[in-house]
Amino acid sequence: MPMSRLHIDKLRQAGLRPTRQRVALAHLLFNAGDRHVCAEVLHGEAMAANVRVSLATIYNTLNQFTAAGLLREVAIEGDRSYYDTNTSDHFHFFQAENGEMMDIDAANLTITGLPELPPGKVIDRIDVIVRIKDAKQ
Amino acid sequence: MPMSRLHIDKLRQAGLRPTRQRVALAHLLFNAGDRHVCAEVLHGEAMAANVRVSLATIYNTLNQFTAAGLLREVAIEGDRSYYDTNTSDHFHFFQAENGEMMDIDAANLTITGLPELPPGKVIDRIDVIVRIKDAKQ
DNA sequence: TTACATGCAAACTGTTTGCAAATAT
DNA sequence: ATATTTGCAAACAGTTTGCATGTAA
Repeated sequence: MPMSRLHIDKLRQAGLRPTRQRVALAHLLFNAGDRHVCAEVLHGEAMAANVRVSLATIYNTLNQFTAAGLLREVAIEGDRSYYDTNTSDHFHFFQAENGEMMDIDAANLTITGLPELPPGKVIDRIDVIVRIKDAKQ
Repeated sequence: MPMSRLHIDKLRQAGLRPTRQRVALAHLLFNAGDRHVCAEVLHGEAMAANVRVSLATIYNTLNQFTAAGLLREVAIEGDRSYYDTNTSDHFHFFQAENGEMMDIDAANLTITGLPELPPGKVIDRIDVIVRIKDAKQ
């Protein structure tokens, strides 16, 4: 199973033991293109895939993956945390109505006119969220 | 007391009854320049100012002010919600280390290269968070 | 065999809500 | 007088944690 091999290596390189649960979650997360998931949804997918994982482990895993740079937390107001499987430089479209999020490739997007940073500070990263809504109204 | 008069009018125009608590909170929020507050902090300030307000009222008031357009919720990952007293078009610097937030005037800032929106959608607003950190390391 | 990960349930934190008492109009 | 708002405490949702059990190295 070459797919699992890939994920096992990915976890090892991140300094995480490739346990059954982590490998299964990595499979769910990283085998379906770029995704934006929250704990509850990932847990649901695990159940649907007959992967026995507790919700606590889902939370722990999302945090560990994020700390290891495998996931990126997305700053969205609201009650639950979202994680992005795309950790490269990019921005987001966000529809408040249904909570849907879509990637925007950062390649062509440029921001100009930023004021000077406070002394001794550098840019860590820039988050851009383009909130969209229905044209009518 | 002309200050209170201003806030009372502001609340009335927003369709909110100028109760003792709301006027006092408006005073705290809108008399000190642009601010970024969370419920707990505002409650602390109210206590310090000898304004008797329950935490539940703080939450209700922040939500009502936001719904009325007097405040704007700031999307930041993390456990608590932040509200910005500056509701005009602008962006933010954010220091993850200490949670400090600073306004960036949107006047000179331009974003180019946005891809096409999904059909039937328009831009609601664009949130930009420039995350900064210490230069060293 | 030893350190680390998991599951469960309980704890925790921020936020919301139901209802009686207080207040604005 | 009437509808709205407040405070309190209880309820709630998402998330974290302690500890016994299981598992990777």
